Formats: sequence, C-alpha cells, structure tokens
Amino acid sequence: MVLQKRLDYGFYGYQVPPMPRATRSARRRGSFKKKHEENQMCAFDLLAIVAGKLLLDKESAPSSSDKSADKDQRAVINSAVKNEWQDEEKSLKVEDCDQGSADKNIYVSDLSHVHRQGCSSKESLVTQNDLNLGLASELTKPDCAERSNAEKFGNGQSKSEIGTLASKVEGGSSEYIEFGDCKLEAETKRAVKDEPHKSGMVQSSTVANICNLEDPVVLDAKPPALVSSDSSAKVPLCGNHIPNSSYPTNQDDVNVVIRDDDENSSGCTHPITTKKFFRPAPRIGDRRIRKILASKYWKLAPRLKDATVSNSDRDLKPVFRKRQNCYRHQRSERIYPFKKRKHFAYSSPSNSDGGMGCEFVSDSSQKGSNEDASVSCSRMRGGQHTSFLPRDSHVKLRIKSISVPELLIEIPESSTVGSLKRTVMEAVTAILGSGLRVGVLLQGKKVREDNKTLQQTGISRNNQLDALGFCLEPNPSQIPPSLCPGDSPFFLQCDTPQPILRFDIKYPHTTGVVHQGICAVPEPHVNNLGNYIESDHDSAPSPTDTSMDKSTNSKALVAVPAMNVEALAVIPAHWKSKRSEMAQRRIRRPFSVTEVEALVQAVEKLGTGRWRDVKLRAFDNAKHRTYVDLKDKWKTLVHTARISPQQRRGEPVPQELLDRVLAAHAYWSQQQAKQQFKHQQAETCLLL
DNA sequence: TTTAGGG
DNA sequence: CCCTAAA
Repeated sequence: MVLQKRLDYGFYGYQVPPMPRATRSARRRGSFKKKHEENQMCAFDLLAIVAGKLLLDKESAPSSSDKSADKDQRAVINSAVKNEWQDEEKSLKVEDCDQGSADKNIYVSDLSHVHRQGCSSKESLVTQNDLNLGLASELTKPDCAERSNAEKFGNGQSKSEIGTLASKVEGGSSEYIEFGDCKLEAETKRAVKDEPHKSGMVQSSTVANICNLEDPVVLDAKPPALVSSDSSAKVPLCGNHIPNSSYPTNQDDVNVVIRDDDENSSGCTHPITTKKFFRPAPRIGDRRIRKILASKYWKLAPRLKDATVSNSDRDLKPVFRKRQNCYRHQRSERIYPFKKRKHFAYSSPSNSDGGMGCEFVSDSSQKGSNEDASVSCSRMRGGQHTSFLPRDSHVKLRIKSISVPELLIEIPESSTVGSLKRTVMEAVTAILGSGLRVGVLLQGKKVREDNKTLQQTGISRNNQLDALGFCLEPNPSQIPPSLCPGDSPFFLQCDTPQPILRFDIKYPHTTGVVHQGICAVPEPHVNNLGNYIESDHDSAPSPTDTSMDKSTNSKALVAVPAMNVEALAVIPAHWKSKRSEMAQRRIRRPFSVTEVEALVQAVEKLGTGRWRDVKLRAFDNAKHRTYVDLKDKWKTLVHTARISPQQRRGEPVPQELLDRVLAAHAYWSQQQAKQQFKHQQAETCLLL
C-alpha cells in the first residue's frame, strides 16, 4: 500500500506552531490546555520541512509530456479546491492551473484516489491490499467528498457571490498582489481620494485618506493636519509636508490582507459565511490553490499527543487511544504551520521550463543496519524530465512526492472505511511525528557531511541529479538502536476481541524500514473525527505591497528576504517535550514594513485610541494581529522613532514612516489632551 | 470586549 | 508579546 503525498508547496520557511491563544475565558473553562496539548506538529509538517529544505524553487512547471495526465489531475484538484473553498468561504473562482506559465503551475497528488478506486465497501478493503489511500481531504471530509461537483455551485448564494467576486476582480477597483501565499490587497479608494474636501484646501492624498468615509467621527472633524489652528499643531501628516518624503502624493489606501484562517475556520461543517469585512480572494491562482491543498494536509492530520509514539514505546501499547478525545474538538486550533514565501530571486521566465520535477520514488534500503532503517527512502528520479538548473549557483530541486513507507495496520473487520482511513492517517502521523531526520543520498551513498556544500558534494552537478535522493530516517535520539528490531516490522496486536484485518502498507522495494507497531483502534466516534479539521494556513507575516509605494515598487518585491535555511530546521523533538505544559508564547512575528505602513496609515486616520478600528481597517484579515498587537506595535514604533537609528534593531523601518509615526502620535496625543481639556471644562462648567 | 499601560 | 485593571 502506498501512501503518497506530493509536496509542492515551496515552503521557504517554517515556524513552530504556537499554542493557541489562551483567552481568558478559554482558560477559565479549562479547555485551553487540552487544546493546547493537541497542538502538535502533524506528520506533514515534517514532510513539508523536508520539502521546504529541499525545494529551492517551486517555479518549475510540469513537463509537456505530463500534460494530458496533469489535465485530469488539475480537474480533480480544481474540484477539490472548489469543494474546499465552498466550504470555507462560499466563494470561489477557480482558475485552471495553466501550465503555460510557471506562475500557475500546480502539482499535487490525486485527491480522489480513494473514491476512484471504489474502496467503499468492506470487501474491497479486505481484498485490496494494495489499496491506495489518497491523503486527501476526503479522509477527513467524507461527506464533502460525496457531493458531486455539479452540486457544489448549486447554491445560489454562492453563485452570486462568485459573480460578485468576479466582477470585483475585473472591476479593477482593487489591486491584488500576492506575495508568496500572502495576498496583499491594495484598494484604491477613489471615492475618498477624489472627494472634494469641504475645506477646499489643497490636500495631499494622505490627508484625504485620513478622512475616511467609513469614519464619521473623523469625517466630521476636519482633516487632522488641517484642523489645527495653532502653530504647534502643525503636524506634517500630509505627505507633501514631509521633507524628502519618498511617498507619492497619490497614496492609496492600503489594506494589508493576510489570509490567516486560524481563527475562523472550523472545518467544512462550519463554513464561515458572515464576515464583517468580507474580502474576496480575487486571484485564486496557483498559490491560493496550492495553499488550499496544502491546508488539506494540515487539516487532516491529528496532532500527536506526545513523543512516545516511537519505538521506544516498549510496552507496545496502542498509542493512539489517548488521542481520541482530540477529535471532539471541532474548532480548529491556532497553529501556524508555515511561513510560506515566494522566491523572487529566480523568477526569470526561463525558469518555467516544464515540470521537471524530481520525483521521489522508493529506494530500497539495506536491511538490518540501523543507519538504513529509514522510515522512508526516496530517490529522485528524473530522467530526461529531471531538471537541475544551477542558476546563480543555486540548485533547484523539485520533490514531487515523498512517500510514506511501510506500515502495519490492524483493524477489525467491522471497522468502517472511515475508520481505516483514520487509522492509516494516524499511523502515518505517528511515524512521521516520532522524530525524523532527513538523509541525503548521493548515488546510493549517504552524505553525512552536513557542513559540506552542495557543490562540494557534487549535488549541484547535473549528472548527479539522478543519483540524488532523500530519505526520512528515524531520529537516533528518539529511537534507541536496541529497539529497532531489524528488518522485520513488528506487528502490534490490538486488544480488540474482533477479528483483525491486517494491512501491510508497504512501500515497494522497501523492507523492514519501519519499526513501529500500529494498532488500529476502532474509532468509536466517527462523526467527530470525520470533521476534525485543522485549518490554518498561515500566511507569511510579511506581505509586500507594491502598489502603495510607487517609489519603492521594485524594491518591494524583494523587500522580504527569503528565510534562512535555519528557519526550516525545526526539530520537532524540541517542542515535543516542553510544549505540553504551559501556554506557549505566541510566535513572534515581526511586523513587516508593509504592515507598519498600513498601521501608520490607519492610525493617522483613526487615532491612537481606537485600536479595534485600526485592526478592522487595516488588519482585518490578518488574524494573528490583534488590536493589542497593533497597539503594542505602535508603542514600539513611537519608541523606535525616538531613538537613534543605531539603536534600532530588526528590519529597519523607513525613516519616513517613523516620521509619520511621530507626527501622528503627536497629533493624536494633542487631540486627546484637547478632548480631556474640554471634558474637564465641561465638568467644571457643570459644577459651577 | 476593548482600552491603556506596565512588564 | 504577555498580563491585567478598568471601562
């Protein structure tokens, strides 16, 4: 049985998922910790780490020879995406994944294996020992899968929304820029900008923007910079007034839209249909699709409870029982599986040279020796389709899939298909979650010198490509050699009275690579599990908007540097042990310049005391930015602006922005003071 | 829940 | 970022 998952995410970074934010009420309810504990890395996080490490460029398109095959695949993908999207937001415009351009390349595994193979009956399960279980959303959303595609858009509301969306997109009133998987939306609020101001004064667009129609309070008041009659209040809020301002006078309203579904996604059974500020995702291109697809995998994998799922589990008890209660939680947890970033450095058109992926296929590993006790061993097979493009001394690898190796699964005959799916899922999750490392094989030999460069090892040479392979190995620190019983995977008997079916989920040509007993426990609460969906496709926290600052347009595209490779090297063991107890701090997500820009602009408009509005206005779709975060960021921004540039740390904020920060801060502080003064006056008047 | 401010 | 008093 082959479990196959294609990885084409092109992750360029990885972050340890933080714990779910503990709201006070959640802590009170005591549910927080439990949820917290479940917030574990899923199996495919690991796979994606591997991919993220190795997939240096995701921009290559499938080769032309794959075209017809991929067409079907894309159709499947699209329907799956529709399905998913439909569930999530009831609006979708799916574009076909155009192969012509690298930008629209999409390559994922067939999502409908399970259904295609018709393993819906018990018989077929019993007999189909080489049953192919597609790791797809069907695993967790069998009900969704049942629906036909035709039905998916039968819903009139959805249709109309799609129509609206399409028209919105075509209307051109908004501009969407995608940066990696981060979508950035720049709305051009012409209505605001073009609105003749009552004061009749010449305004910079900044001031015009400050005067937002959505904001009656501010609107009633005069534009901040123009209201002040006293000289001390001459706050240079207008871009024109800022010396050396690199900002264009025609500054559009900027709304940083970071898609981050961690909060509002509770799976396909709870579609979020109402949103305060609905923002369509107008460009549902490849990245969006990829992201959605990726999310499927994040969703379907239950979080491991703890690390004892490894071979060190001496008593060989079923290890999955304790996780059963995980599935009761319908609501997804806040996890941030990935930082996904687009690689801009190699976006030359010539890179779209057909889907020359390096396909990962099984490679037989020698039996016996611990070193070769690979959980999965794969070899890159490319042949003429394998492209290895040294470009600017970079090596491009494309891992089409990493297969999960041999598994043993025992499951009662009376179990449902869904139960089988989940069991397989758990088994896979357990193996991958028990601590893995990636091995690199070059011409069948392991490359152990971690410090050697690719060049030194010869990996970067074209002729070595076929010989390059990767494998997932058990982490030695996690799996004592003594517990690796050699070449025969042991089999764990389930303590169920029922007859047991045994599945050897075996990877071809691979024997004895898994030293892991999997006991399939019949799942009593199938329903909940079926809907247990993790939904968080974290967006890169650093969106880059090219439209808002024309003067730095070209820069903006590369403003966010690709993440260090180190960032990818998240070792699950690190946070496996510590994580369980206290509420972990949320992951640190430094504000990007773009975000700062958006924040500054919003604060200029709304003032410093209305963080909720600021959030709604500029960060509504960035779920990980709370209004408290914004307030804190403003605080630090003010501080940053006041200290000398030498003392500043982190990504440098343009001085121009800092100037605006100070200006806005000064202005709104004064406004506040005035307000207070008036209040006091009124009070004293009343008293007298 | 939101704001404000200290840590 | 976190925590929390206060509104």
